Amino acid sequence: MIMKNNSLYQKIYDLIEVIPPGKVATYGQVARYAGMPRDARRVAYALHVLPEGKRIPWHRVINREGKISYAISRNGSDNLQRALLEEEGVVFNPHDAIDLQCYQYNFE
DNA sequence: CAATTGACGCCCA
DNA sequence: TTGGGCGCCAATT
Repeated sequence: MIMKNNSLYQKIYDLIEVIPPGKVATYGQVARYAGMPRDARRVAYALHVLPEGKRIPWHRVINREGKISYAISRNGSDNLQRALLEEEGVVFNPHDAIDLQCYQYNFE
């Protein structure tokens, strides 16, 4: 059984796991608290290769614009992300963005 | 081994 | 106030 040492990503998963419903965090923010500032792309990749067994609130991670990061490789799961957020009470602006001032979670 | 990619973010014109 | 361009760096080609 392949057990790759993804301790770096484990920290990312751990942080995302504590984001409460109705709150969100940005990729850069998670990266910063994971000990890898300026490396938001690692957070993105960590979610890209996220094992399905790991049930973490991945949908509560968005980009700095307060929007969903759309990507072709996601094959429509980005649409699901928006639905999940709206289900938690997150409201999207006419510009398809949310107000980070209100919804951004502070890890402390 | 070198080049490209990417669920991103910041800087500057 | 916006938009275009560059940097970050593991993983993939």
